[in-house]
Amino acid sequence: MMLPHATPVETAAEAETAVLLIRRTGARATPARLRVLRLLRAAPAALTHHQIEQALGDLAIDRVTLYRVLDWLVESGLARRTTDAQRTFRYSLAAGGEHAAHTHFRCEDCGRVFCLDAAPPVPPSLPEGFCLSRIELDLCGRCAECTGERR
Amino acid sequence: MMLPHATPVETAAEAETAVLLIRRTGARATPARLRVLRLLRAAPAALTHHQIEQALGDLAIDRVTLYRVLDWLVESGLARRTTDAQRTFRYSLAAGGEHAAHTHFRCEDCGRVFCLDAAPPVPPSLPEGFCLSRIELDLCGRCAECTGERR
DNA sequence: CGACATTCGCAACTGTGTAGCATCTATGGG
DNA sequence: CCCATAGATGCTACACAGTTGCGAATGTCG
Ligand SMILES: [Mn+2]
Ligand SMILES: [Mn+2]
Ligand SMILES: [Zn+2]
Ligand SMILES: [Zn+2]
Repeated sequence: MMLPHATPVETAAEAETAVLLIRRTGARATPARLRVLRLLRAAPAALTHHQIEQALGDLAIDRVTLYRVLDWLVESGLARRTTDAQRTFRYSLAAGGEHAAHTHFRCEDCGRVFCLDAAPPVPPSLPEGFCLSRIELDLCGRCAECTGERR
Repeated sequence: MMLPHATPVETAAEAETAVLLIRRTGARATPARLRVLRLLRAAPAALTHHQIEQALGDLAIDRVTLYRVLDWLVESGLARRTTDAQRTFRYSLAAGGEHAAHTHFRCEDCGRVFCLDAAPPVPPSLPEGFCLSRIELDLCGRCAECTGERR
């Protein structure tokens, strides 16, 4: 045994976790799933299919396969899918709900999502028989950077 | 002069208003714009391009022309465009802001939009340099009718 | 009436997401 | 370690909302 510890411990552990997370659902830990899961874990905000393709670089995953991996991640509860203002899906880790305790702001210009200090919205009372499945405060505008650049 | 008043006064007045609304923007009051504007005025909720096409019936407006009419309505400030959960655009009258004083609930099943009693959300404080352009509380789920029907 | 910019209608195109199906592979049992 | 096989992958083709280009038609102003 000489240099088996050349790779950062962190990375190895993370990879292991990813494999376990996937296996736990009863599905196969395939390279495509592992790469996408790790990518989402490292992402600072929800990503589009296109952005993920870009991030994967040269060793691209097939377009359709990527869609299916993302679908699977959502169905298995590992990821969340939201619709952005440009009518495209954005994917993010469902995670431990760390981002459930505050609201978010999306820059219409650069597309980035920012965490705010504000608490999430409280559900209003609904008419009899109505059933709420999703509540989200949609805050759009321009971030400081983008406001500075253009105009 | 014999039967010039055969048509309901209301309709004539409305048509007149529509023409004026359009002319006021400096654009032409074409049949396509008038029909769509009147249709939106009569609509109980935001409509999709497809729904508007259907509603226009036999004397259809060209698909692309309809898109352009809708784009123009939005640009001229006469209509609003929102993105629904199925990632399609929905168009509604910008109107006198009657619906600005309360929140809305969208049924994921039938697509209808309901007016709630709850007040609209208050904008949270944003980081320095950030600029808010839109704030919307997104409430999705199932309406009473749809909850009853399917399970 | 014209003149003429605006608007329309058609055809072709883009971008995002799906479906079918043959091929490949991760994984558990021998 | 190898094999069988359910389950994933990668094509190709397709669906659908929305956009672009351009020649023809028309609303508006004089
Ligand atoms: Mn957050
Ligand atoms: Mn309302
Ligand atoms: Zn920005
Ligand atoms: Zn409903």
